[in-house]
Amino acid sequence: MGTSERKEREKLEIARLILESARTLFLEKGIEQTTIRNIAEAIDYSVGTVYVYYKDKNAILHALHQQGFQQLRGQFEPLRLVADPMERLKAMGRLYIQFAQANPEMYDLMFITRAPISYLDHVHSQEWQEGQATFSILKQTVAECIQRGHFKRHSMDDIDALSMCIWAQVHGLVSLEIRNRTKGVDICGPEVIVGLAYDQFIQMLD
Amino acid sequence: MGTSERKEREKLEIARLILESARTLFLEKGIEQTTIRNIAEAIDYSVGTVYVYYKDKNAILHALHQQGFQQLRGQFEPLRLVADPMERLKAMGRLYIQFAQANPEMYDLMFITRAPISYLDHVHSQEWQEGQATFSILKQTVAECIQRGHFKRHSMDDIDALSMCIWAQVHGLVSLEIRNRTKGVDICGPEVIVGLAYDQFIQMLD
DNA sequence: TGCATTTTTGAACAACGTTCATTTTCTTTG
DNA sequence: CAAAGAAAATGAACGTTGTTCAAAAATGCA
Repeated sequence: MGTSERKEREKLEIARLILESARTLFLEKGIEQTTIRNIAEAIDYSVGTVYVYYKDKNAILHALHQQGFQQLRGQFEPLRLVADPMERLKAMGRLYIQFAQANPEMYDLMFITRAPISYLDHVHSQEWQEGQATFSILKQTVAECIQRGHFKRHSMDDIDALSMCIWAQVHGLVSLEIRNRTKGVDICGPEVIVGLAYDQFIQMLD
Repeated sequence: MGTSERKEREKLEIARLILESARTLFLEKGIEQTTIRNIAEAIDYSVGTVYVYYKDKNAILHALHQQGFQQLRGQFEPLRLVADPMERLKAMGRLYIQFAQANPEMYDLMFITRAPISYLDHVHSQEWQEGQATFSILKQTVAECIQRGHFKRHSMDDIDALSMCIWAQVHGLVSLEIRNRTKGVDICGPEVIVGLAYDQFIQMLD
């Protein structure tokens, strides 16, 4: 009799439900304003049940954070079609910025908020696998660029640092905007200055 | 009789005391772990008294955040001696990174944490005066660089965007490190990759 | 049906930021 | 100096938060 398998499925379903409602609440009210009680109420379960399926709030935020990386990888998918690595690199930066501006709360959770990382620290299992995987996509593209003669002033040994530099550039732009540090800077309205600044960066890359 | 002036002085003194102990606690235990009760206990006053001198916790964090900018401006002081604007720009970036690495909690408060900015929003008085002032120092240096023939591919109209780009670069580097997103990236140990990445950026600037 | 196991529950706990009626302290006045 | 008035300090209390856990309800199996 497959009752144990059905139970397994039901457990996964509830875990999924918790995550889904957490995601909804958190996108509409922000991460800080989303409480375990809210989540429980939204799925018509008690607070205690949530703790059966997730160790604590950080665990929920970490699961959401993982979903975010899945989403970002999806966004990067079309880049496979771009043959020229330099063009691919530029487009990657643009997609990264677009993702952050379209999903600011999710971006915040992935790259700014401490919670999902402290979850990893406490469980000390993996070492932010998601971040490393995404970063290695960038690194590979940078490597291709160098191979094809770009970045003439940089050598193959610089791939790590150079990739870090590029990642930091786009992260810097979007994170300053997300955390409201571009208030008096962008006269042109929000999220425009970020695009313009990225254009300047692209000009430097060539 | 000058008793009212003395009272004024005493009030300022208590406000200073609150800030000082807040700063201490917050540097040794982090921003989240510093509570109003801790602060009150440290200065041998009751919780209520703290609220007489500061509207709420965000107000305290904003005051600390202002102190941070004062400190950063102090760090930038020696730059006056650097005549060549390009050299000054490079040194400014290095000092910025050094400041962030030497005072990560303070940097976090100044450029990442939401609290001090939401205080400004609520009081709707000033528009992050501190940030704008520091940014305009950067902008002026960039303008000088262009005047002296650097950044040949960029025009005088690009000053805002180009300055934003440079600020975002260094902010991106240090904020990724502060919020622990460089775990699996920097094999060379923490805070080294940031310096190396900045070197790469400098090479692009020339 | 009856027993054992699993799942769910929600009251209770500690800690947080915040408020405000009350008390204490200080200043001024008669 | 004493009394009245003003200013400052207090800390119990409130509403929320994340989290726990003994008890209750639901389920599976003989």
